[in-house]
Amino acid sequence: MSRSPVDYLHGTLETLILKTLTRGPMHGYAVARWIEGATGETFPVEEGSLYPALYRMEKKGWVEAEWGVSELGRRAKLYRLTRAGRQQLARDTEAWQAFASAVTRVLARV
Amino acid sequence: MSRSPVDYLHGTLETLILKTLTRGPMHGYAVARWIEGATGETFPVEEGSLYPALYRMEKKGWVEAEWGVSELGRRAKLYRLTRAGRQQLARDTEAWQAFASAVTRVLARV
DNA sequence: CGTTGATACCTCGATTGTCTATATATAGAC
DNA sequence: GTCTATATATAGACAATCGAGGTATCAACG
Repeated sequence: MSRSPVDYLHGTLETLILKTLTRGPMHGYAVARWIEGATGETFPVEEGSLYPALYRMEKKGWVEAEWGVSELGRRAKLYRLTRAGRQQLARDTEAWQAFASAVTRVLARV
Repeated sequence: MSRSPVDYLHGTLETLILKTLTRGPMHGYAVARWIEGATGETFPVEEGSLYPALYRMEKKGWVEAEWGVSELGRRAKLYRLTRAGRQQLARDTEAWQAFASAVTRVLARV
């Protein structure tokens, strides 16, 4: 669906969230910490970006939320990947690879 | 200088422009067409993004502009990379590699 | 016992870059 | 004469991020 750079670019956080949730249902805070860890702190996830992103994704039907309990026994909203979300992840991943490799190729050019 | 995702993301066009100008002085229109060609049309460069980007970069001292003539004999504003622009490109390239490889690595994870 | 820090969610306003659309102007092709 | 490509410029709308603030719970520390 995405055609312009801004779509790849601005969508990166959403794509990483989708990817994170393939590991199983998770609450927002855990998703953020996991992304940061997995990218070696290269991709900090601010809460002011995280929660709006999760709402957008819920509205688009990519994730479903349910109140539950975190690993530490706290009240937490658990997000689960939907079928549509899984399909979106496949499309996003392909689009990202094309975009990133194109940019990388140009920058690597001598 | 860039620390947050939005800096890598929004800076991509500027980085590609810097890279393009290492090939020698060029006018904006040619820069746009070159980026599109070099990325295999993966990265379309709209004029509404291009010219504002060039002005930002001129203001930041990364490029210098001078009115001249295009290859086709038309009036054109020729942009030239400055020393600061070259240094910025080096930083940007490094930052991009770190960012892109981190995202790619996470998405490739099984 | 009070405070700090981590966990966990939420939201507002400002910022910023891109996009679409529009405008101008020239030159060559048909 | 009109269309297409070249070439620059700008205005307004849009969208995602960021920074900063707020709420609440709980464990650890002194």
